[in-house]
Amino acid sequence: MSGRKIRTMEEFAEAIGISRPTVSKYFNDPESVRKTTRAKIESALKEHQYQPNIFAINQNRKLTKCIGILVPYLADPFFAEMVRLMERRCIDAGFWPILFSAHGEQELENKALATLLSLRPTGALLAPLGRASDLEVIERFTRDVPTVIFDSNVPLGEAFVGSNNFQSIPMMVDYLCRTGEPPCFFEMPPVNPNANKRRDAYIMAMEKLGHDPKVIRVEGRGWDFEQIGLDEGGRLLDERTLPSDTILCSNDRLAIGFIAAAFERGLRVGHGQGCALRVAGHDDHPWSRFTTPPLTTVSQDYTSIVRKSVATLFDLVEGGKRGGERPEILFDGKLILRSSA
Amino acid sequence: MSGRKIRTMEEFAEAIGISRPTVSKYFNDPESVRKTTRAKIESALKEHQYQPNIFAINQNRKLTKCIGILVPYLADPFFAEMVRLMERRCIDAGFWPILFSAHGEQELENKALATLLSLRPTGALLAPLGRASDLEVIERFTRDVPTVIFDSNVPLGEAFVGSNNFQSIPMMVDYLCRTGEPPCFFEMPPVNPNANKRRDAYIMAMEKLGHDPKVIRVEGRGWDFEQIGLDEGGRLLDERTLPSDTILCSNDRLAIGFIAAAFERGLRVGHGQGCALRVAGHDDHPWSRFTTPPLTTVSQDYTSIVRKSVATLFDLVEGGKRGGERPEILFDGKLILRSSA
DNA sequence: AGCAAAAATTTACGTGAGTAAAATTTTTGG
DNA sequence: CCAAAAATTTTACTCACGTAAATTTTTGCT
Repeated sequence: MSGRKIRTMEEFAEAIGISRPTVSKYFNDPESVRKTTRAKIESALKEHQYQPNIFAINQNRKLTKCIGILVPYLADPFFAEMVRLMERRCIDAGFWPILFSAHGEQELENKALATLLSLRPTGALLAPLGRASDLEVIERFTRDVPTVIFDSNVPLGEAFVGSNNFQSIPMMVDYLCRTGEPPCFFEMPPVNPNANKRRDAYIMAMEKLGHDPKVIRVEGRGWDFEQIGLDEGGRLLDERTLPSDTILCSNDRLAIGFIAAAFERGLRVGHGQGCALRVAGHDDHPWSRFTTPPLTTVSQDYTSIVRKSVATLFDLVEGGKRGGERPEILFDGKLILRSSA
Repeated sequence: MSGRKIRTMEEFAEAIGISRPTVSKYFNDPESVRKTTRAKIESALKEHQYQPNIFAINQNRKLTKCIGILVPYLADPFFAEMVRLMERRCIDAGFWPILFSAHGEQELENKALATLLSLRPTGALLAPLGRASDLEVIERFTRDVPTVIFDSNVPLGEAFVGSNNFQSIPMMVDYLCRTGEPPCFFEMPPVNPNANKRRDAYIMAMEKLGHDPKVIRVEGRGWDFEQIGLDEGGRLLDERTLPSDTILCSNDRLAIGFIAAAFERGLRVGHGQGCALRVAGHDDHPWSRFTTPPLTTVSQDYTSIVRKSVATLFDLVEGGKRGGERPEILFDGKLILRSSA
């Protein structure tokens, strides 16, 4: 029916018989045009399936409709899940979430930030690599783009949203001490501030309970936590140098590897009779309920962290208020008791 | 030193003392400008850290520099890994990979395709939801954008790259029959063509070996394969209706859930003495080496699939040849023998 | 019905680059 | 050393839409 295919807003507007700017207004806020106009546009929209060109839309806009999301490692199910929830919220709010992963590398994080910068996003949700981050680059980025930092608290951006390690770790330590031998702490590679915070929280909690904290440092580097848990855990088990039969791992992925190492050596993990080791994790990764035994852990409050991060960013963006004090919003974890500890 | 900050290519060119189009040429291909000019630009680049605006770049370009990547479910480590490798290759080739996940939902897949379309990408790497896909929408998309389909073979796009289920499954069936009781097949929800192909391949392989194929259909829906494996596997174990003590799961995630179900019931999984069940998977998910016992599975050739998908797309894009025959490139899997079967 | 205020629409110009064609500079050949 | 050819740079126009200001239409009230 319609002659040639409609490619531009100009053609689309002409086909309906109204001016292009009115159509433009419609796309920016359907409520802002008269009801009759809206009806005309919407019926035409069904017929022609026209969609404005994203590049042109954002070319001359004061504020683009895009929100940058950058995570350190997308293949980590924790981040995959966070991203999933964040994308959803952004889309629902009419934004265009645009996703980057640093894949564990500083160079890629910097490149992603540069790309993002040239997109002039309205705001950004940023989980930095942490220790491997180039803080100068991030700092420059945050000067131009309102940014909420999550997960890994580098002292930049307009706000931080994350988990309260100083609540979650002591809670787990309490539980473990109450129900068996005080735990040693199997530390993750210090890729980000959480690593150190969790260790410090462990030490504090143990001392408060009158126990001697025992931290196991680990050689592995990078983000292959399961592999590190398997290799280093295996080494510790072989050398019989573990200072406790209760092992608190600083995250679930490490615990997953550690459990595998224990299994390889015929050691039963769990809190029941005949179990040689208790293993606990932290984060409640999507996979941790499927380990054998299912992993006792602390859940990070995914939903709250995502909701608060996104809400904070939207406030920032709408309010336009920047450079005030920098709130740090921490959510408490919940003890997830399964059978590994 | 430099007065105000440089924001546009115009300002940047002026600061160096050459014309803007020359700078533009440089950014599109540094080799295309005289050596002396290039040196001038590059030294200025260091001083001013200018980066062209992505929206403006792509606004009036014949071919944008962006490549769309769409996967059905990014929280699945298989796709997370594929995406990681693909992004890397696109970046190295000077493209801008832009990532979308359908999060298991048709509506989001369609929305992602629409967004992508409005970006006029040079090409797209598309792993469709499969059964839940709106094929009409995908078809319209592939009319405008050269597309390589991967993982899930819907009959669209310019090429398909994936795994050869009719090689991998029989290979596993052979192995299992050779080393113990012939397997039954624990089917994943039919979310995509792979599900049916793997089942058919199983049936063929069993018949060829003179065994009675036994397929276990499953109620669960969606992409929560581990949960389905746990719930349905548990039900089967409780009802004692499993037709074989060797279970070939149609993917690793299902197997991970099944192993958890077996563990819950005190059943030892493995091929050694005293084991009640053998469990095998398919895909060699990043997690499957950390199950207890480590999962015997078939590896999909991640690297080859990614390399071929990306290479095929680049050929397509550069050659400009479309609408020829539609090659289907299948890679063989490799048997990964661990201790679960 | 008439008129002012409010709302909606249109006019006119801006955005930051790509790109074809024209102009200039550099290289090559005799 | 000079003309022709090749390479490079510049001029001039384009892309598809946002947006402020001007204009028109609608609404609310008397």
